[in-house]
Amino acid sequence: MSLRVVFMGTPDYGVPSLEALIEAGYHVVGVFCQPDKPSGRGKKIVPCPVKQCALSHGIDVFQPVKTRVDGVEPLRALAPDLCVTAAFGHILSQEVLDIPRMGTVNVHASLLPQYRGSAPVNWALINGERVTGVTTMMTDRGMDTGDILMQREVEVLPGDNAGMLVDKLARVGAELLIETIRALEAGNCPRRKQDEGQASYFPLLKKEMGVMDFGKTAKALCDFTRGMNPWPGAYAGAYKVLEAEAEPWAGDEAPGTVLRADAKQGLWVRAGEGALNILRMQAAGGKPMSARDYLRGHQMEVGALIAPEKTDAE
RNA sequence: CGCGGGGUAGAGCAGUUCGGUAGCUCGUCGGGCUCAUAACCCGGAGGUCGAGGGUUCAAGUCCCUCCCCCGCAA
Repeated sequence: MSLRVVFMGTPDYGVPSLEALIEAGYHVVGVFCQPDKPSGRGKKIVPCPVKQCALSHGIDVFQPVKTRVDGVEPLRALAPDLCVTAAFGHILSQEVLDIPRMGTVNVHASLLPQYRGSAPVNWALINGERVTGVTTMMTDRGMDTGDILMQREVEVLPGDNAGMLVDKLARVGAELLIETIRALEAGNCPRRKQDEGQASYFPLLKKEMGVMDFGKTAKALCDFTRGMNPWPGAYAGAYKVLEAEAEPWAGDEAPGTVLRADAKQGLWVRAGEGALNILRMQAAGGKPMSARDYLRGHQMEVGALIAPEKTDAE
């Protein structure tokens, strides 16, 4: 007899796990996600990806404002054997955690205990990690502090940005989730406490954190660009930098100086060490395009600063 | 009705205010120069100006309708 499972998640990251549960034959008796909010151009209300997925499978959707308050009764009524969370965005109370007989399993996109927090993939990229991964863990009341069940490493490819890596980790996480649940059912799932000495926590990203600091090395700026895309984006003044490479450069220009800006050579900007070769970018109001395409139709002065003045943040 | 920018040659843009020969940078094709080149010189091809309707002697440009794209915001 298949387990009664309640899935909790909101963005794209959770969808593969939800689909995997359904495909594996578990009885997904309900899906929790955050309330719909007006979003997109024109303030339309668009259901979050997890909700869309749930509805397309005919699963009941619950959208409590605070799960630990108005989510308790609906959850209890579903009488789940197991809860699964993946980027749900709500902190669960002990009362909620006590409802499912087998507990609550979280699919986290990092190799815990490193990169606890809401934006593990972004931070792993920003910090230049070459390997990251996913972890299934027993959710407890802390922020990603529960016991580790299973982990799987994923190599970070040089071309990965946060969006691509999240997709990849979501798929790996979905596989690992099923493996984990099977082991839990069989009673032979590994389980170990997190080593607090090795733990690290990184905060949620905010829009204003996307401002590029050209005093950093070209490599760091390159990693930053990867980690901040597609959201919140890495900004150099009026330009959003989508993709860049680090290049060697010897010269005494000030960080942020435009070194090259033409359709043949591309757009190079002085970094604290080396130069940042901006490959893809997007001007305000414009479409994303390669820097070379942009320069065919726009003038940029070599020798000037790419971000001449602080864009009035906020 | 949340605010705003945009659709013109294969790519990126100007031209629209004030209607009157379709322009720039790059690519592409041909030729030349060069030890050589992503360099330079000469020449050519390539555009239903997002769609439809209207005004006009004349519409990329003015009026109306529609489609699509993007930034902010979330």
